[in-house]
Amino acid sequence: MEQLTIRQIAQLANVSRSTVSRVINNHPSVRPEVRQRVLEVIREQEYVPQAAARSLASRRTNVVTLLIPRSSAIIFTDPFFPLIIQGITETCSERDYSVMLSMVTGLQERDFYQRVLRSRMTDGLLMLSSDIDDPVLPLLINDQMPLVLIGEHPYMQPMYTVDVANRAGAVLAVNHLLQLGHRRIGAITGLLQMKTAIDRRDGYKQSLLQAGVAIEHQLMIEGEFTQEGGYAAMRQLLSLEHRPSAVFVASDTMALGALRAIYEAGLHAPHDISLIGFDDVPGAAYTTPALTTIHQPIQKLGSTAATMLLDHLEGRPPLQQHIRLSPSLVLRQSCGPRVS
Amino acid sequence: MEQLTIRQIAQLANVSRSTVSRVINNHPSVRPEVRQRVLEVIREQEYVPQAAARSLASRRTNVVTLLIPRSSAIIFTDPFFPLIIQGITETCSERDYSVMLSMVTGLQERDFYQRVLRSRMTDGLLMLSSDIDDPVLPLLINDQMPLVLIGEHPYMQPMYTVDVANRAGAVLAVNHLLQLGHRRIGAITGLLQMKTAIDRRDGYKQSLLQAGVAIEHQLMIEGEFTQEGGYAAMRQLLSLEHRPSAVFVASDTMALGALRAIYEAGLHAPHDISLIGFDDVPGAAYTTPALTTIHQPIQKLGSTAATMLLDHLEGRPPLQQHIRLSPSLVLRQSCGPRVS
DNA sequence: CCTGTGCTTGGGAGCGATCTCATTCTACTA
DNA sequence: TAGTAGAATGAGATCGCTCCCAAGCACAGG
Repeated sequence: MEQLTIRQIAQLANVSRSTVSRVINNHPSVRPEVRQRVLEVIREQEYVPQAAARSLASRRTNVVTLLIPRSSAIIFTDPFFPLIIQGITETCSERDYSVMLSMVTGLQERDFYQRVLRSRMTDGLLMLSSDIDDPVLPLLINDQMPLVLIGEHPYMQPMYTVDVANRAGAVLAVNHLLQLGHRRIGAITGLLQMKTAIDRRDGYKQSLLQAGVAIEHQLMIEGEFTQEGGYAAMRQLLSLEHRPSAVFVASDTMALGALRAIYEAGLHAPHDISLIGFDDVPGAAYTTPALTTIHQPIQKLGSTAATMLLDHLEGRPPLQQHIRLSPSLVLRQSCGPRVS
Repeated sequence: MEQLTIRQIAQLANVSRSTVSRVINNHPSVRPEVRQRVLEVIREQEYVPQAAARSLASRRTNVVTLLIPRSSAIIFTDPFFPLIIQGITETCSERDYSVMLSMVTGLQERDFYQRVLRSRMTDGLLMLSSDIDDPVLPLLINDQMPLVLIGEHPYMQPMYTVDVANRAGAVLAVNHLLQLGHRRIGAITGLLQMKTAIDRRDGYKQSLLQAGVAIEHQLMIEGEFTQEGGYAAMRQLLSLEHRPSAVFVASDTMALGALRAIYEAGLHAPHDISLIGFDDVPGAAYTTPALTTIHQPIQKLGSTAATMLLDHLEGRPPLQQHIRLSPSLVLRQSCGPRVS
């Protein structure tokens, strides 16, 4: 597969390099018949312009980078990621962009920063938000790197963010429990160094307060966003002398662990205790009992973020700078009415 | 952040561009003190060579592409992927390579082929194997693109492959069931258009034959590698008049569905029926009952594949062209002795 | 003291595109 | 019919690096 250059394509089509370049880049001022002829040759020869030469001259790479920071990597086994990646790659692919993947772990952050950003190999960044105090974010914002943050941030203000309405989702969940008659409702939250965890916990509190139910701090347990985290937290809740009749768990993965703890304690959901999750991961329909949860449009999250970034890169700034997608309640079998 | 070029670095260090280039590329013939001085300037200025210019001149990009073909995309929600990706990015990162992600769905295959390969944006490919008759693989092999296939192929011969010993793993699993006294053992296999599914089924057959147990075709059910697939298959097995006392399920994800079918039939594992999975996904320890399964070193699969590819790209061909990693048995609670 | 050898160093010529600017061509107006 | 605006085209410079080759230099041997 020897590669032709734009020069040879030009010769074959009897035009200049400039004209071929115009055709490739959809520049208007090329006579239709000439354009035809050039496209013909390009197709015949299966010519594709060389990316490196192109970016050197044009200062654009048509590459965006998905940045997965340190703490997200820990929970990278969450089914969350494949879906979000799928949303991103689909959108980028359609619009002729490539996606690079960067998992920034530990102290390589600075290195990454150097290599990827200063080497100009990417036009823009999609970043999964994670720890509030992640040190990379301020650097990126400061450098004016085109950036869409997937997830919100309490005080840093990146130009664009996409997120699910986490707080509203939690309200949805807890309201459901309240409607079933529960009053003593526990919460298993993620680590509160993540915005997502905070928002979901706030939704829990908001819902209770609106219903006039007092908040008991011993009913709110913080844990890692993993099965282990959910398991440990649930054990703690079950060991209370007056245990809750229902629990809101801030992620399905944690809910899995919680279910196990319930099972090991010889109890059954929803009979002895109701459980509601968050995320609606693919496995949630197959737990025992099937998990009632809050569905997030995860793939949409990815595609929306990608769309915003590409629009920005192409000089058509998105109408909204901050988009918040709506979660929804998915009823399954893990919640039931309070038995008194 | 205005960007310095190699020219300015050269000036600041009082040497020529060539010398700076030599320092960057670790060329030996630079006097140590000069090298020091140049490195100093580079560090001070936070200079990083521009990727595009570099690849244009050197004809190398330091980018490898992870190719996720059509049919894999369907089961992309499998926790398999994050881990493999993690293995790949870690290795690549260490060795100064970037990872591009390409999900090739449907009819875009040809397009992808054009855009990514002929545009020379990548030095090599890591491909997740999928359907045996995937149309992209022959094209890649034919083009001599540096390629490591993750998974084996029955008749195409890519230069490099990494895989888990699927057949041996299945033997491990079924032997375990045999040892527990089971003789009527069912199998839920993946779709047999995938090499992985075939190998695991062959291991199942091999184990039975070696134990002198006749193979009954009605006990082997084919299904998709999803929870739904496992669910449907298990229902079929349970509806047999003489149902198996144990079932080998070719993936944990399917096993989840199978567990649900058992539960819905009013049965219990392992009391009424033993179940063994394959993969050891993170959730496997948190099913009810916890799933006995075959562990695969998934992350290692990714890092090994990456290592092979990079070694090849850097002119140090790996010693083995085909690597097969060993799976292992993980005992949990879903298997028990046969009750007669 | 001169020449040969081997290590350092510098300069120039690409790599393959884009982009600006000047030039040619077309067609329309006065 | 000449003049001219505007569209279409081409040539050359340029992007920032690598790599080849020639020149500089020091030292050893004859």
